[in-house]
Amino acid sequence: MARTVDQARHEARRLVIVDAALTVFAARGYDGATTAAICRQARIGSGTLFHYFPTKLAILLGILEYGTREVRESAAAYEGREDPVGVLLEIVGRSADEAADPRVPGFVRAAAGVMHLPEVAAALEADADAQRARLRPWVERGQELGEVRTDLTDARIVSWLMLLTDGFLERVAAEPGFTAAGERDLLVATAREFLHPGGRPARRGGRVSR
Amino acid sequence: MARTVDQARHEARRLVIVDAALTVFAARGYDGATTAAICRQARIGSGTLFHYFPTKLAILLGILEYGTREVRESAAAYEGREDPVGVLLEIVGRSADEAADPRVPGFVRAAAGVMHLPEVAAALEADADAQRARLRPWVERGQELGEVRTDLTDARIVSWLMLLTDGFLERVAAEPGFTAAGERDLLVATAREFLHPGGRPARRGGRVSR
Amino acid sequence: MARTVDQARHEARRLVIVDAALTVFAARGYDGATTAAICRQARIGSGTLFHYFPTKLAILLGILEYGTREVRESAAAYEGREDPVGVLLEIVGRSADEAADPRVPGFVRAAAGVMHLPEVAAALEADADAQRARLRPWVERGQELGEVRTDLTDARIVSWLMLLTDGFLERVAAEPGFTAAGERDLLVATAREFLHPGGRPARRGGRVSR
Amino acid sequence: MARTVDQARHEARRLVIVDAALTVFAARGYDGATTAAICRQARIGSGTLFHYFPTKLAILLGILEYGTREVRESAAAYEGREDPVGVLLEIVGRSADEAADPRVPGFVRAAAGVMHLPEVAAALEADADAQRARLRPWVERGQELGEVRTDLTDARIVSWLMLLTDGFLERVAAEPGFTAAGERDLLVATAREFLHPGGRPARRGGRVSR
DNA sequence: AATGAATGAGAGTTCATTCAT
DNA sequence: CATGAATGAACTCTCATTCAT
Repeated sequence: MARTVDQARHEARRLVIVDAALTVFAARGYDGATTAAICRQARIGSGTLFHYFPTKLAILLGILEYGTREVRESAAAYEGREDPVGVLLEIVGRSADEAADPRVPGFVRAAAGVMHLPEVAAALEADADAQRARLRPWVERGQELGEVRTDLTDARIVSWLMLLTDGFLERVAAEPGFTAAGERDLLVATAREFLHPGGRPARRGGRVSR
Repeated sequence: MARTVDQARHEARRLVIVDAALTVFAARGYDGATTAAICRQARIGSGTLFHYFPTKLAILLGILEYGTREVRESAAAYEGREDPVGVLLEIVGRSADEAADPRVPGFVRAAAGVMHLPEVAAALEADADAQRARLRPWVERGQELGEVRTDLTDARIVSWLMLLTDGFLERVAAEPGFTAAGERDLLVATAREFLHPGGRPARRGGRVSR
Repeated sequence: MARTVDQARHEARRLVIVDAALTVFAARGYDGATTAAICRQARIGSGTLFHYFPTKLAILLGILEYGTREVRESAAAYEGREDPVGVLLEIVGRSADEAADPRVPGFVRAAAGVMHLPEVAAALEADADAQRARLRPWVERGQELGEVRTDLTDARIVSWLMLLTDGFLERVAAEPGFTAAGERDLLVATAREFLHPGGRPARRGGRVSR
Repeated sequence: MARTVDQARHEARRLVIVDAALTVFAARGYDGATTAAICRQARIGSGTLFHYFPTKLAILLGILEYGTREVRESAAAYEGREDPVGVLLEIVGRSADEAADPRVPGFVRAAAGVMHLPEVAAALEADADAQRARLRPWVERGQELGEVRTDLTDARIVSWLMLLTDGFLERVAAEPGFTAAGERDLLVATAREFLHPGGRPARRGGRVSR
């Protein structure tokens, strides 16, 4: 029991650090974020930081892992669904919702800025894999049902859906007037159009649920 | 006259440094790129580097300025054209072509990674402004001619065209199987579809000229 | 009574730590030995370590004190002997035997490496004093009996006996082929020769008892 | 020419650092010697220190290398000599002279204190090899001429000569009353006796030249 | 104009030590 | 009594930048 409590406590503290680091990385970039600033943000001493993460890089990787895990876990929520296009658009919409947290685009840029580090490249690759694994089955199923275009391979369609969400994130970060909430519906509509060009518009009045 | 020659010589050497720095920034990110590495790549001494650029940051800004200037100058090439959609798709296609230089996506990430520096943010903003200025007149003209959708404001359409090219660049950088050359046509087609949903396909057999 | 038991228990645990620390200091030097490594070796928590010793330095001093105490106590074992040279050679031989424990030369070096700390200098001085006090009476007695050379003062002879044992320890530590067991007899013989140059060899067949 | 001058300048500066580091290592031990203290002693900035030596450890190794080189070079000075025992005693005497520099024993201890580092162990081994190589030919030659005992192998005699000089150094470091100058002659005499027990005393009035 | 030796501010990280449990 | 999470002082080392040549 104590072991369990300790582990939970440990995990909770790790999360505090991860959250603080996410904030600081997003605001200053990877190299601009000093470990001292992360400690200040997390309200801990520098020794404590290195008690939980062996290096500064490990913190970044830890954040990425949390994200990847979330992608994997969220994939389970769609099991049993029968509307592949609906699922795909929900996933796309959800990524738009995540972009609304102003720290997300900043952090994504910070991570991309140190992608030349092999560990970061591997972690981003793993994240992309998780995203592909979440999308691909539904693209395939949609193609089988005739609801998704078949002039492109499923893998390519997946890549293009990710292109849309990546570009969306980038625009949100770069353009003050381009807000996640304001452009969300157009993202979903564009994705729908991409998945099934010229297809009938979705259920009228429909707003893709979040 | 001598002044002119000197100036040309000066400019030429600056370009050598800019090119070397572009390579090193792309490969290692902004902070990962040491001035020593840039000097090595440019085959100059460190003293010389700081003779041409006052700080390391100034080199990055210099690269961005060259890019922005290119955007501005390329805009002039379209003057007098009568096919707004064609122009827009050419611009989009050209940005895909640029993504084929493997240094481009790497450099874009490096720059984005230090976007928290106000000077960089300003330079990227200026670049984005130049891109918007290049696109916007043709979107307006297209809307006037009924060749571009009018359910979205011209500014918003411009943003979404940039979203597509940004996302394209990002995918090229992230996914080894996603090549600029292989996906170029689909990018142009997707842009066309976005500009005029359900519109007749362009002149058949047409490949958007580079 | 309980007090006594507690004290014995306390002393026993101290010894466990001292032994563990001896091992770690010998293997990694004073600074190279982290308190964490000592705790691991002693199978205790860091809190416990500092419950028995106030500082890391105190552990080193504790080890040295144990050694010094041993020197003092061993001195008593020779009381009543009538063969001063025999006693001296036994002491020298015994120091060679101690060098056979591979941790001893390593620890001696570790301690010498931090001799610049006044506390360590004092402790080593105290140890040297104990060694001198153990040797000197027998040198004097030997000189009185005509069994030890008198062209050197007793103090100087003592120093040179220590020079031999120190050098022996150092060689054992430095030269893999120079083993304590293999060179022991030559050490004793050299010491005998030094004590009484040209003197008749000791009792024939004699091997200095340990 | 410039190259030669630069190289000479570089070497001279390296020597300044080596000398300063020797002083500081001797006074505070390896770990106790901060790079800041070495810089202060050498009157240079920290950047300069690391311009000449990549790491603190490299400085220590550099000092050891200088010592080893000196041993090798000094060996050449004895070529052509016909009195092996005289040569050996000169070498032994010279090591006693070196011990008169108060920094030498301190530095030797500092180095021994971090012998657990493989690089240091290797450098000390190389130094010992150089010393053995300097001594051994003369021991062999002495044995051939009947001037050195033959009951021990040449290698063993070499080890014991080194034992004497090591022990001498250690005593000088540990005992204030034991000075290099005061004990030098006894060291040489003891070495002579060891090389040829019971041998005739050397040429009368002879003092081993320095 | 071109150089690179010299600089020092500032970074990440280690580890002896404390103290609440 | 025993523990180990938390601490922060202090360390080594990097690197953009300067300036005498």
